[in-house]
Amino acid sequence: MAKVNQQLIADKLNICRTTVSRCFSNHPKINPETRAKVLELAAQLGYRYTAQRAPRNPEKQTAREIGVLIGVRPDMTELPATSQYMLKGISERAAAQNLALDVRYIDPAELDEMLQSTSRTPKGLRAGNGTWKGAILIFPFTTETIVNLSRRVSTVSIAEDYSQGGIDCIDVDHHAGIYDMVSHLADLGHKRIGFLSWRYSVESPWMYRRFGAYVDSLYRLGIDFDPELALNVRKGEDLSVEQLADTVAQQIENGVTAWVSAADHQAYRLIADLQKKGISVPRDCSITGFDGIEPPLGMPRLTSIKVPFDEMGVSSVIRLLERMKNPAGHRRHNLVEGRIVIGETTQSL
Amino acid sequence: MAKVNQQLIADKLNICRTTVSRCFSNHPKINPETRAKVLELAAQLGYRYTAQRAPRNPEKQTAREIGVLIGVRPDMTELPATSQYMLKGISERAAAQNLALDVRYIDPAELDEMLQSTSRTPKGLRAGNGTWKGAILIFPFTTETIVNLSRRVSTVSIAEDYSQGGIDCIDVDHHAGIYDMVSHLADLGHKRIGFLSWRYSVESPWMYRRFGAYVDSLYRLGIDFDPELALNVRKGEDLSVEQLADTVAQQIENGVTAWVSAADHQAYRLIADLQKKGISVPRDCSITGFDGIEPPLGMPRLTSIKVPFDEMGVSSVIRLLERMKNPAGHRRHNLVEGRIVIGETTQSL
DNA sequence: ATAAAAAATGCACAAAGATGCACAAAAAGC
DNA sequence: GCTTTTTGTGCATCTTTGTGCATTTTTTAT
Repeated sequence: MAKVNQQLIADKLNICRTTVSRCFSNHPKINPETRAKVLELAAQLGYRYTAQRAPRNPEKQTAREIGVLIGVRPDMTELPATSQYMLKGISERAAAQNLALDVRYIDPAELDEMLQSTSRTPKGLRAGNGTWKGAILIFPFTTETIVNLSRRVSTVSIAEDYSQGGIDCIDVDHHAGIYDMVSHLADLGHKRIGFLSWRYSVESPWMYRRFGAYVDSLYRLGIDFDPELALNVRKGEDLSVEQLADTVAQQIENGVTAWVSAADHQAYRLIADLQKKGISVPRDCSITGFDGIEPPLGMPRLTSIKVPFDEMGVSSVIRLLERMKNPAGHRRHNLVEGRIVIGETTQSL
Repeated sequence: MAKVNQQLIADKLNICRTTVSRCFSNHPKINPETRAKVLELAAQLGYRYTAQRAPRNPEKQTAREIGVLIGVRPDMTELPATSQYMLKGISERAAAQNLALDVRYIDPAELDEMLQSTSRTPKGLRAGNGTWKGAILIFPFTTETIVNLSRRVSTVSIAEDYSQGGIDCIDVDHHAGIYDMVSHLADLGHKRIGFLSWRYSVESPWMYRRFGAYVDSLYRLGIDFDPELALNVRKGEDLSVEQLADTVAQQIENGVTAWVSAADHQAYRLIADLQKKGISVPRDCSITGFDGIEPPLGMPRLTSIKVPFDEMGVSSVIRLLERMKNPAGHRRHNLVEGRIVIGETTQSL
């Protein structure tokens, strides 16, 4: 078999090897489609790109700039506080690596429009000196946007798992966190432990990841998994927030003593709803959350997993730089473990 | 037997001794693949490199050194081939970062003993110039070993998830891989899809991870999960390999048309066992694996996930350096996505 | 519609990577 | 001490990759 190098890729695609080289070295003037083709073939052939080290003209080293895109829909009145923590980590690492940042709060729909344009660098995304060398995404965008953007520049997402988009993702370690929650409950003597989530208009991969981890944890701890205790996970099952509380209350009657909620805000709402029905947490049942947000006024602190957003920010920059070095490499999921916070919503049986 | 020196290694690999020398002396212009081969063979032959005392250029900074510990029990007759791919990635990145490597094949029990010693740096682990600045672990060690080692130096593990040990782990993305397998089967029209694994004397977190991902994938694709179709996952369930094949055959009778196996070697064995019972794959049922190993002689290639060991090696060095910079940071799980390989063991219903 | 600007790609050459040869320096043996 | 063995390094050679500049194609402006 022929040696896998740029020449081979060029021959197979009937283009000049120079073009192939430029696809890897983040040259600004490469057709996104060509780039996509080259990177895909490279991945297939198992070509491993290693950048040549010393740059030809050391003084020409212009400051590299990366874009940080924070998706904010116009109807959102207040910005989620989490983005601040991520930005802190991002800017800390960017400074250390001598990277300039271009932070933009942007409506996902607007970004999508910009990227529809066939030209390589949409005006709106053009930075002062030139083009971005990479992009970090915070909060959800559409898969289409992701694909269009990642063909142009190396892209990394924080906290959103674009399973279809094929980009690197920095996320909290859902699996480890849920395992901590389930084994905390098991340690407290709970045997009938349910899982619940809300339904959102868009698919939420994190919910499935957490659910999968819940099942895994039960089996690992030797507790049987009862599909009846997984609420709002099955496709087509679409309980409203109120129905969810009803079902939970009913299952508590049936002997369920603990619930793993897919997210803190869902859990706080549930606790309030159960309280209205005369069910007290943690007296009548224990509840755990995930995310570690501050409790709403007057609510007890949830037993939860605190997500280290700043470390995730740091990791996103590290990963982005690696992605830029090797654009055709395998996709990554870099997971940061959250810390368990024992609150007032779980108690021993 | 001939004396173990660089010449011997060079002869065995059919390369110039100079090249071998450069592999050890941290020369920057050495092909990572060559270096990996040399380091691996050297470790196997028991060649211990000791840098010549007075370096020619005294101003030349001494490289930091990290240890690569490959766990090999004495009863293992042949070394798993995968370690070489990991070493390739490790050496590539180590060279770029000016890190020297000390590769050792070691019996986990022996390492455990060394680490029992109260002194900070066990003699056996002392490198030529000084102590390791970090360690990369390949293949399983005991949790105790991990804890002892990670107290001394920053430690990263490849492919083994020490949930209790608290160290960073580089692994294949079990979740993404299993989702690829399940949705591949779903695309082919399969609705009754089982999951199976072998039981090992030690807990295998990867098996649970893959199982959790299987359940998650079913739910995400709108297929009901039937606990009866998860073989050898429940605690206490301990089917032998033969019993497993029996149960599978029986479930195929009951209308199961596809099986997700937790690992390739298990799947190949299953296919052989089923054949003896007159059940043909993929005619009577489809089977998928995980790992992407080469099919045993005369077997059809499995539909599987090919694990990119070299990229995992690269990632391990990156992570180790970050860990060294920030020993107190949150624990990470860095997952590299494998590539789906469509083989001859799955077909449309 | 037409000119101007920008993007995309190829060509030729320069620079870095990879490795062998010859020789020098260090270590080991006596 | 001297000789033999082992290891490190400069130099030469071939391979692979990056970049300036020219040319062609596409987009934008008038």
